[in-house]
Amino acid sequence: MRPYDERFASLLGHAARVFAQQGYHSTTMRDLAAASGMSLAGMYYYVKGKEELLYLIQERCFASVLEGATQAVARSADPAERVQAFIHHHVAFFAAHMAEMKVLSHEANSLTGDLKRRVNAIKRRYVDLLEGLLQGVAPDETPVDRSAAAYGLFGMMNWMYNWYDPAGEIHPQRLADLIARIFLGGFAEARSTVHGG
Amino acid sequence: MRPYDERFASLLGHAARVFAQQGYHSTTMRDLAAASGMSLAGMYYYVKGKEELLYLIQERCFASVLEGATQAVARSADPAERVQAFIHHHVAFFAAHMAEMKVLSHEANSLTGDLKRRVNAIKRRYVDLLEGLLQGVAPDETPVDRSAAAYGLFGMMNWMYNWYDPAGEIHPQRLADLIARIFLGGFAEARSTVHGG
DNA sequence: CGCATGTTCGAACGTTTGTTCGAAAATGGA
DNA sequence: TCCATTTTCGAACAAACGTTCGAACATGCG
Repeated sequence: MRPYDERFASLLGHAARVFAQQGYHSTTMRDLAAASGMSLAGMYYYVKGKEELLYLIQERCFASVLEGATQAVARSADPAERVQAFIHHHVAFFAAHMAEMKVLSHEANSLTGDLKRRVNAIKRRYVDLLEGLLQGVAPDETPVDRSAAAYGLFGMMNWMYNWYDPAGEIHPQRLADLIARIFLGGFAEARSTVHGG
Repeated sequence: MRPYDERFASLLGHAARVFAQQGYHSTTMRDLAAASGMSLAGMYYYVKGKEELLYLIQERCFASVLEGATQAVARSADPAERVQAFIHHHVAFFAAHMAEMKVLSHEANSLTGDLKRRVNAIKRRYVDLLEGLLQGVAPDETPVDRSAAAYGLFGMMNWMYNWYDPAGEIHPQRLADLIARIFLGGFAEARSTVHGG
């Protein structure tokens, strides 16, 4: 069953690349067949249809990010360090899996029905994780502002797919440092200064 | 010629709303006909085709944002205040024109050929405007980091379409204040403190 | 080899898509 | 009223879409 798994993973990988480049809705099953080196009908042996392909890409990617972030965050007890670890992990993962993360960010509403609901369930856990961390660095902030700040941070990070070039001169770690500096410096600094002084 | 202009504007408005809700590629000309109260063929009297509809929405919206930002920024000479004015204008405009701005942000690559090139030309002017402002608040930063910071700020602001509810409890001005505080506090504060002290 | 199981694919189906066309309807000035 | 112009639309078209089906091919065990 090894060749099966390899071809399945290869199909998902090629599909993620094409979805990222052309967008989900304007990608045809024939495009995916050409990119993966399979025939049109052959893909249906591995997958129920086009939407399941998108679901599998999003679900696997999201579950992987969530697990990685949970581990990265657990390595520290300091609130600011935990947020920084979250940012570093997210940016590094994004840079290392650009296609999948772009599909996750940009095609967030391309799934329908139960598949969409299942991905959204993971998303909620991921958002909750960050909001919990923000409670640590800005406990005096109102929940509404903390939530808005969390979305702002996600925006800074997820917007990557619109401009970031992994082969360019900005190393992922440097970008993560910059984002963490902007966010922690601007959102939490005033409070931690007060608390620390 | 008044009724013509009104119906044309109405068509663009309804199209922007449907594009924002369903996405450009999964919106059919029949959807737009139903939403605008026109017949399928009737729309082609006003517009060359589906892609021109998207182009007109993006071009008009982008030109309007650019002009508004230019004016808003011109009201101050202080670098930090100019960045703050840019942020406030962008967020307020976004909240006031959610449908068009979502179409602008989310369908940035749905145009092709010359139409895409024309919208990208305006985008470049808009990005250049912000990067110029950032040079004022962080002149010692490397151009690469300043550029990345600009994209980060755009990410914070444009991500709005994924979560912001104009009818919710966060007033646009409050969101703009929060974003400006995060960005200016984190990106420029260290430098301006050094320079000021 | 013979045969069952796993895997691939050409061809086709029914539907939906953006767009076109010619005619009908409305409009407004003389 | 008549006529020319502007505006609307039903009907249809060709192309492209996701999906299905049955047959072909490969594989490996007895």
